[in-house]
Amino acid sequence: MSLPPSERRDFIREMIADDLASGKHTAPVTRFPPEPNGYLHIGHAKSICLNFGIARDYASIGGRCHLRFDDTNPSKEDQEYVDSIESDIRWLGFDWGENLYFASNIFDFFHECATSLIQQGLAYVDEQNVEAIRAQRGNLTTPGQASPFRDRSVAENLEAFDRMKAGKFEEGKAVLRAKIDMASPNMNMRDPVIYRIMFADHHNTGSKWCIYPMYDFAHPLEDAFEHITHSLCTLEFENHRPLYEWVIDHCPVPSHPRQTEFARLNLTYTVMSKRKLLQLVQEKRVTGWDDPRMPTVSGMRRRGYTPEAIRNFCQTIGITKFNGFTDVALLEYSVREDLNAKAPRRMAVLNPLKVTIRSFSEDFAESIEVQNNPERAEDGTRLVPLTREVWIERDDFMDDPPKKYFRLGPGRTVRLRGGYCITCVDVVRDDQGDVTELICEHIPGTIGSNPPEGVQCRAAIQWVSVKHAVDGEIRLYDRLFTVENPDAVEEGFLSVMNENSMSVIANAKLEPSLANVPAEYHCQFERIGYFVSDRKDHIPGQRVVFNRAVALKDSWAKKQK
RNA sequence: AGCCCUAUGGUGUAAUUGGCAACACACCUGAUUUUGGUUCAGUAUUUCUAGGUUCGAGUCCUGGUAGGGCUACCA
Repeated sequence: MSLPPSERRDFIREMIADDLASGKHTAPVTRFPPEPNGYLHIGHAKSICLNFGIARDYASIGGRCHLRFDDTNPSKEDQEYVDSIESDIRWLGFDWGENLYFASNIFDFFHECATSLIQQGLAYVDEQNVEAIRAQRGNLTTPGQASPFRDRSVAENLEAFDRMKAGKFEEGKAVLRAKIDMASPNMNMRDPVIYRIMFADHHNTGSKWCIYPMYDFAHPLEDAFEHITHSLCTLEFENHRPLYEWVIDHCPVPSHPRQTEFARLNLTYTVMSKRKLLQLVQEKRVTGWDDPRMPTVSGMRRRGYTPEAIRNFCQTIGITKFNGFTDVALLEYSVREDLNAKAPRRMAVLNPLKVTIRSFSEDFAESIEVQNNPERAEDGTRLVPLTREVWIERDDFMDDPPKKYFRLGPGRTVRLRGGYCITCVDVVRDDQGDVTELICEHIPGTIGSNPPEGVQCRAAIQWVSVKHAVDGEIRLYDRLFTVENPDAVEEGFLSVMNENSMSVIANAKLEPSLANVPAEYHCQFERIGYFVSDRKDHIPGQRVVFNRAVALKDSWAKKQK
C-alpha cells in the first residue's frame, strides 16, 4: 500500500517525526543556506522544497525555515546573487518571514568561538604556507604529520590570532587550525584550517575583517546560533559530519543542531555545476544566468516553467541517499501536466505555406470562435479571423503522403482548427517543382460538425489568416546538453555553444490576438510542441501554449522510424 | 590503497518496519478526440551477488561485487 506522493514521507521527515514524538524538539527548524556566488538552479529547488516544505508542514506548531546566506568567502560573493536568490525563492512560492540571516552578521560570534578553542588548547595558529600544510596532511592511506606550530602555548596562540585579526600577517602567512587528530582516517579531522586571512572587501562587512572562517567551522556555528534543529545538506558533506559535531561539542553554542545528508539532484542531459554555469555566463555563451536555456530557476521561469510544476517535480523525485540520475523527462512531465490544465492556447505557424481557399470570395471574412483551452471551458473563447488566404505549417502538407498521415495532401481533407474542413484541389509549384501554394475548397457547414459521409477528415491543423497574421519571432530553445561520457563534457559544451543547437525561427506567423506583442516566444518542450510566452504584457500572469507546431514534426518523425 | 555512504523494472521512488513487491515517468498496443495534445484501457520489464538466521527476508547477519564521496587557506 503505497501512499500518494503528497503524503509520502522520506527518511528525513520520518526522523523529524520521531524527534517530535520523543520530545527532543517541539518544532523543526530548518534552513536553506546558499552561498551568494551564483543563481539558484533546479538542484537548489530540491533543497528549497525540502527545507521550506518541512517548515510548512509543521507551521502550525512553530516549524520554520531560515534563509541564510553563507557568505564567508568575500572573494566569490556578490549582492546581485543575494537579490536573485531571494526573488527566486519567493517565486517558487516560499517565504522565510522574519528569518533572514547572514553568516557575515555573526563574525564576532565565530571569533569568540575560535578564541575559546584556543583557550581550551584545541586550536593553534600555523604559520606555515599552504604547500607545507598540504604536504604534512598525508594522504588517503598514510597518516599526517604534526605541524611544528602544533604545540604552541595558549598565550602564544592567542597573541598570534590577534595579530592575524589585526592584519599583521600577509595573506597566506598564517591560519588558525583546530587541533584534532593528524592520523584520523577522515581527512577532514586532520587539524582542519578554520580561519584564513583574506584582505578582501565583503559585500556586507566591507573591510572590517581580514580573517574569515572556513565552512566547516562556520556552518555548525551558524546552525547552532540560529537554533536550527535539523541541518540538511547534500551527500558530499557526509565526511564532514564528525567535524561538524566536533565544533558543536567544543564551542560555547546555544543549541545542538544535527546534520543529515541527502542526495543532490542529477538530471540527464543537464549541466548543473555552478562552476560551469558561471563559465557559460562569463564567456557569454548564454545571454545571462536567466537565459531560457539555463537550468537556473530564473531561466526556467523565462522558459515557461511554473512554480507549481517545479514543486511537483521535487515532490515526485523524493529524498533519499541514493546518488542516481533523474531522467529529465520527469521534469518535462511536471510542466506539461501543469500547463496542460492552465495555459491558454494560441495558433502559430513557424514555417508558412500559403493556402488559398478558392470557394471563398476575395473579400470573405468570418470570425471563428475558438476555445481558449479545451481542458477548461471556463477560460472562454476568442474570435479568430478567417479569410480567403491562410498560412499553414509546411509540414502539414505532404505531396505523397504515406498511410497513417492524416493531414493535407493532394485531394485530401483536413480541418482548419476551430473552422471548416478544407480539401486540397490543386498544388502550385515554382520552377524547381517546390510547393509554393495550395488551392483548397472548404466544405460548408463543417464548423462544429463533421463533413458528410464518405469524406475523410481526421486531423485539425493550425492556421493564421494571411491578412491578419502578426509577424513575430518564435525561438526554440534547446536544453544545455552534456554528453553521456563524462570525459567528454567539454565537448558537450562545444555543442552547446554551437548556434545550431538553438534554432531561431524568425517571421513566424502569429494569431492576431498576439498583435501587441513584439514576440519572443520560448519553446516549452519542442518534443511535444509547447510554446510558452514569457511576455507578461501579453496575457498578464498567464502562459500561452502554442500547440502542435513542433510536436507534429517530432511525433511524426518518431512514427517514421 | 584507507575511511565513509549507497544499491528495488529503462528512470525516480514506495512497501503498514520480518508477511501477496507497488506508484509515477518512459516505452509499446488499442480506444476516444475539432490540438497526432488531453483522456481512457491494456502489454512488457523489478529487489546487485553468494551464504546464513527464520514457518516466512527487499527488509536482519556475514562475505563479495558495483557506484559515489574524501587528500581546498571553496562552499
